[in-house]
Amino acid sequence: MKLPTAPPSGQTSSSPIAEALSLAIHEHRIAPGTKLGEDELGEIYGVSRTVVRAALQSLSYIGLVDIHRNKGAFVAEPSRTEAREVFEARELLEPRTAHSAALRAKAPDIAVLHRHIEDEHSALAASDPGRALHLSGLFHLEIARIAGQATIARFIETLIARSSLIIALYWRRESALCDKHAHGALLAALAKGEADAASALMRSHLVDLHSALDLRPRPDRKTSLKEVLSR
Amino acid sequence: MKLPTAPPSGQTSSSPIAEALSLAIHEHRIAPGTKLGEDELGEIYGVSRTVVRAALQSLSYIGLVDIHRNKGAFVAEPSRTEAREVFEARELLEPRTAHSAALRAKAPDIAVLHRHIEDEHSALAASDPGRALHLSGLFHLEIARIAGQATIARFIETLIARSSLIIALYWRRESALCDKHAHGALLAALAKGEADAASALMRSHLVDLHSALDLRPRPDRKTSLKEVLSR
DNA sequence: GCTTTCAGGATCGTATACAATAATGTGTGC
DNA sequence: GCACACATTATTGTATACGATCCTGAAAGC
Repeated sequence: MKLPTAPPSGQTSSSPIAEALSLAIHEHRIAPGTKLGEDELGEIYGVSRTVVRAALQSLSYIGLVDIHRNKGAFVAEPSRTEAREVFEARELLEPRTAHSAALRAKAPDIAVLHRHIEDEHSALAASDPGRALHLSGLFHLEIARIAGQATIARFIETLIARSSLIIALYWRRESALCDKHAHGALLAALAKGEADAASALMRSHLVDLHSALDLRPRPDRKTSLKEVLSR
Repeated sequence: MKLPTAPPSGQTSSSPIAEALSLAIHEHRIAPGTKLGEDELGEIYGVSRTVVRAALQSLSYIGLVDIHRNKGAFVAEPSRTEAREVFEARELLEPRTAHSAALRAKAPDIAVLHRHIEDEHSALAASDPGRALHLSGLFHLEIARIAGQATIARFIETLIARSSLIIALYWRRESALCDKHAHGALLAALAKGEADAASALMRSHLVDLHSALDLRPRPDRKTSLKEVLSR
């Protein structure tokens, strides 16, 4: 496992280690289900297990990590049901934040969002889709911040985090490309203060994302194995 | 400081200590701003600081506790701005959960809710308003659970927790009594499967609660202190 | 040959010990 | 008598040590 030492990121987190792990997960450099051993991480970051444990605990509250007693910490693997819930929650919350953000956004806010989009494009150009995905999430989070609802913004932060895992697990390769223009159109509406348009654009953007996932229920692994072998 | 040893509560939390502290805060037996020293709590519960720290960390993620580096953990004191945000978020989320709950509630669900109301009344009769408030929160949380949206239910759990602190800080004594009938009417709508009615009742119930708070902006403590002392 | 059992190792859970930081109280100089 | 600097103390932050639990693999029994 290869991890960055401590990349500076504009994220709100407690410890530098939680920060680094969070970024690595967001950028799909650590796959869902990966075991995150305490000794191993302590070795990598040069700290004791105490601080590693605290970091893992914090990530488990966000939903990025699942901790099983006496088993250890693993990068979370959201089920299809959870995936649906996460996107339903986003479809409930984010149009509202987009609406508020359109009413409250000042010039510097728009500039920040603009920079996010630019970074996202350059990451794509550099064929770094993981980083592009992370930046895409930051775009959504920034809108929630601009909306001035810190409480809801924290909720959205956790939803975006889990969305990253969900995309890693359930993204349909055959589905259309990520619709680069969605964020651009959203930004335009925000810049013009068109709250209703921003809200509608956000909703349809999320619905698009949601429908690009393969969330069809699957039979249990056991059952399907039995079926295969009985032929 | 007098705390229960480990009361069994139907709450979702990690450690028994977080559980006990959470209950004590919900029942207004520990006031906002109270310092929660690690040694002190370890002494009370007969465990080392390690586990106390973990519990305090978990409470800080719910927003019940604020941790300041090198200062320690304190029962959170939500600002008026945060209070407004919390209730706005509840007014956004909970009518939706009431709607879903009305469509999905089975007989046992209704029974559980009914018991909650009974317990709440008996707590009031026993002049234990703290416990009544806690049970009132549990009523709301149970509805979110019935709605079958685990993700949103967790959000609501944190919102209810902070609501308890907000009520401790900003409740207007002169305001009308807690409107005992609100939960009863809500339960009736849920039992009959009247989703729209349940949603509307929930919304108005939350608006009532919100308006029973005194959230008028106040001058800083410092300023007022200075004013008082200069006379 | 297959299953079962037990031992070894590895990892987590908790307690304790040490280091670092902040708060408080005391003493001195003016 | 007041203000400032310093020492002392209390509390948190981090590391380490020990005990408990679970997983893995080999050997014995069927």
